[in-house]
Amino acid sequence: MAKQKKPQRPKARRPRGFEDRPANILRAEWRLVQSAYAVYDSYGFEPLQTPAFEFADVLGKFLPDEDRPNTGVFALRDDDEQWLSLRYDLTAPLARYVAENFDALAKPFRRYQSGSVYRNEKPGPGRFREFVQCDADSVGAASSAADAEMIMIAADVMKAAGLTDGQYAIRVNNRKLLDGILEQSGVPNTDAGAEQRLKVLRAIDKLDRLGEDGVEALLGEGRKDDSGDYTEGAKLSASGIKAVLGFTVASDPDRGKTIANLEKLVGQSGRGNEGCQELTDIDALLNATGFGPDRVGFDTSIVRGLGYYTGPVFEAELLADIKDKKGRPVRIGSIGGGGRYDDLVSRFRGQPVPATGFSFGVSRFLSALERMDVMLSETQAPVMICAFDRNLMSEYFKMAAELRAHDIRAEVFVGSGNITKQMKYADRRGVKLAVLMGSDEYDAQTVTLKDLVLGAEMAKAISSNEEWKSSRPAQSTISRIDFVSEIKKALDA
RNA sequence: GCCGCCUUAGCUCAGUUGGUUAGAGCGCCGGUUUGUGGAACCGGAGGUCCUUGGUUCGAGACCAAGAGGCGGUACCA
Repeated sequence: MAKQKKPQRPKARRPRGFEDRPANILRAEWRLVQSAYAVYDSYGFEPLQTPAFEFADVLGKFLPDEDRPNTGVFALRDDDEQWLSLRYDLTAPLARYVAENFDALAKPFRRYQSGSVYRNEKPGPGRFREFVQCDADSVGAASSAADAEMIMIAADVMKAAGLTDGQYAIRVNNRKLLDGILEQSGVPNTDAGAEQRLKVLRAIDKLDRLGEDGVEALLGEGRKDDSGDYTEGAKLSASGIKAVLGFTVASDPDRGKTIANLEKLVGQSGRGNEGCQELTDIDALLNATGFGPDRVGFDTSIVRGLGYYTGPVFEAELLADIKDKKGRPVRIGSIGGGGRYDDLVSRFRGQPVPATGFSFGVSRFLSALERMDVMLSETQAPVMICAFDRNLMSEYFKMAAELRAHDIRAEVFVGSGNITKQMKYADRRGVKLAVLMGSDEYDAQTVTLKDLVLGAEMAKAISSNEEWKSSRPAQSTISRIDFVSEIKKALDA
């Protein structure tokens, strides 16, 4: 007899960095996004949705090619040989949209958007290759008022998510300040110094993880980490390193004092003074609208790793209730941020188009909220109408429709199996109320209502199966006519 | 990309010096119970021991390469 070959079945599996998100996660995410939308809406922003794919050259200056086909972005060739890429954020597509529809849009154009973005990078804990971002941006406004507004929005989104003041902080800095400091340390504020400036930014971005010593090494010659990997440094002079490190600790809980400190540090640098002036303007608007230092602070140690920011930058950080040794709230970490990016839209057009925005990662924000035990209300499982007697299916569907008409989730059991199976199903679904109507009840125009939550509670006192079966805990008979109001009563109880 | 650790049932894991038919707990399915969830008891299904090659009379175990997973680090326009 020939060897029986096993059928070649595909293995049910999922690429790494791409997540399935079940009901409880999705519902929480929807609520979070809806809360953010409500804030964006209240400030007068309008929704926009753009596609997942864009032309590769629209997304950035790096074209996927034979040498570097897929670094960072997912890309494929369309049937006309043009490169398409999945968007890696929502900002670049916005820049494209504004540039494409420039003349038709009233400026400043202010929109909000959320959706999946894709990064072809190594995933890690809390890092995925597909994740949902939720953004608001303002395009065409050069004034610091637009930046101040984005900062207020960020703070209000924190509040709308259920956080109380003190559980979060928006930390604001300005790229122009660092440009000024570096200028004075011999790093020219031109393209020639761009690479060095980026290295400095990335070094500062690692302050909380590597500490001052590690960052000092990265600002200078370079640093070898524990696994033996070497990272080349920014090669600043000793005085440059000192100036940069001094800058990162120049902030004070008082915003006004921070500005005073910074004015001394930037000295004669024109760029630096511009930065100070912008912070002063932002401070004035925050003060006028009551955004105190408990919600928004100036913090020179945050820079954001991205290269495209040109002015004010900020991060939204969650603070756990636990205090550290110095009595300050412990940082859980950055869950979002934003800033001014004046060159992103002008890339497509000859003229300058200033822009500023705010963005947060939905799932990262959500898991941070969970760690902080911010209660996210749960959706009630549906009322379960058991298919006791298959001849009564139309009556069951009628009852379910009556409940739905009163905004009560209801489900008729459409699977197979006897009542035992149906009760097990209801139990597993977390159903609170089960409706039982067999021919006995139907003839009497009554309904048997069972409270499964209460029943489970009562079951703890019952050990023998006979007693369990005969007692039929937490069950009541109600009239068919009062069915909806009785269920409403039972659900509210 | 670089460094380290790991891979046996759906999950968590055991598996002796290399020796017959690879086990446990939990979970799942069925029954006791087709008008009732839990508990209890009884029964059942479920395995390419990650893959390929090598050593050996004999490999889940030893060796090599590869794949996948996890963690660190770098990159992230």
